[in-house]
Amino acid sequence: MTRAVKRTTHQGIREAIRARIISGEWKLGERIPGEVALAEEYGCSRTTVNRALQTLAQEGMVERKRKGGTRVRPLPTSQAQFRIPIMREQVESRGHRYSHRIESREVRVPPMAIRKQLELPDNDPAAYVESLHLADGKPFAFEKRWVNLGSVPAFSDADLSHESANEWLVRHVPFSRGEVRLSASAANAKQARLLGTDKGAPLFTMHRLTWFEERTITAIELSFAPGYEITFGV
Amino acid sequence: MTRAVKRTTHQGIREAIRARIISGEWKLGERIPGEVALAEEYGCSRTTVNRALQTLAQEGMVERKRKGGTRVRPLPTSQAQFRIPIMREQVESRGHRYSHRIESREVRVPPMAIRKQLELPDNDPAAYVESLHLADGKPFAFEKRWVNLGSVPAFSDADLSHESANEWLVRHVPFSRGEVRLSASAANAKQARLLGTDKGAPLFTMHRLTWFEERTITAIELSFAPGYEITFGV
DNA sequence: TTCAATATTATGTGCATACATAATCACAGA
DNA sequence: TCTGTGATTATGTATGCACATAATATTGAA
Repeated sequence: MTRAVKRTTHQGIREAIRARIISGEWKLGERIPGEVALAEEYGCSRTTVNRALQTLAQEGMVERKRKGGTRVRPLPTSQAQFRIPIMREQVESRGHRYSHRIESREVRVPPMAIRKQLELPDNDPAAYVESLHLADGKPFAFEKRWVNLGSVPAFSDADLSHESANEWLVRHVPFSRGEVRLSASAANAKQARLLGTDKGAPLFTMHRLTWFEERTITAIELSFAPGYEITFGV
Repeated sequence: MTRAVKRTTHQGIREAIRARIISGEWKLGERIPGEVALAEEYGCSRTTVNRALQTLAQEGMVERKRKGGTRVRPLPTSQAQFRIPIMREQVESRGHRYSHRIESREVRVPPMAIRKQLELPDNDPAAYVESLHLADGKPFAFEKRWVNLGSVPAFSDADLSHESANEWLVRHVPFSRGEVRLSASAANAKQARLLGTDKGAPLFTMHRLTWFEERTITAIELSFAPGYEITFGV
């Protein structure tokens, strides 16, 4: 898999500079040559070097300050990007057939912790949906979801027979930001039964909370069947 | 906190377009106007619109194809960025004192799975280190690490009394890329004992494999004490 | 009708240029 | 010595332009 990037493209220069940083040519925290110098060295315009360096800064590999110049980040904060998994995409990309099943659906006052997360006035009810995501008919993930009806009143009448709650919400309330928490938890009786495992089995769990503008939309707890992993490159 | 971004900067246009997507003006999967049209609408050059759209594409908000145009992502695959946690940073940023303890250290032939990951010739030994990361003296994470001595022979003589294996490696072998796997696993007897929990307790686990150029460097398994979470915004 | 060559189109990229802005430095004046 | 004002420097950003490239549409020949 040879990388055939030309030397004077912003990508090529970005990788060249990255390599020089990795090779240790410039030490951690050290200032690297200015844009003009690099442009001259690589025989390209400053614009191109600028773009390369900006990208590296975005990735967290270097820090830039006006006048201060560009320097290698003190600690290699290698940050990773990964996509929030979408159930259907995830299942289908592995060549399985996706389906989902609503286990229960009701409107009631959520427990304290959820009220707080959703910033819900006391005694205000919210929609609660429990559902199971399946791959080729086999349980894949169990989802507990609370939807803030103050923000999304239409959810009460949503038809969830053909699309999941997530898909419905995505189509009706584009969300602007969210918060994700990843953890491990022990399966309770219900989770064990639905996911076909034993009580106490370690489950990979994802909590998600999403907002649209300044309003909370939905709080989700997803427990994945044993063996599930998130993988990504750095 | 008013946003005082001018309307003809690439940032301003990026946010304007983002707002229009979020507001639902263009539906999911729908094609949005071309660069030329947008440039005309906003009274700026195509270059500027191009940059705004490229950023949005990088963020995963839109998909772009040559000739195909730019369209809103069918499902908002909001990608998240998170930093690979550095133990010391993580512990200290929470106001605790970081320390670590080597539990065992030896050189031996690793099990099959590790040999395969490290692309190690059969019967080649590797360095094996078990260590415990502590926050204020309390166990925080248990680390099992294999180091490819073919790539990093100097590791044999590394002094790990003052810095962790990871810190030593980072200073001596800047790594270029890595792969991360997140999962949940049940604590075995040793993990339970060292992390002060029960056998079978669900542990948040991170596997990491790093390369420098085309050589594998180290394979790590980190098991976090119960209650550990990774959190990040989207 | 079918398939391959060609034209069209929207985005991708590099460059020269001009000006903006932030940080720093040197020097003059109090 | 202290201070502020302007010069210098390095990065930030917008623009017009030319050309590259990929995907699609069209055309023409077999």
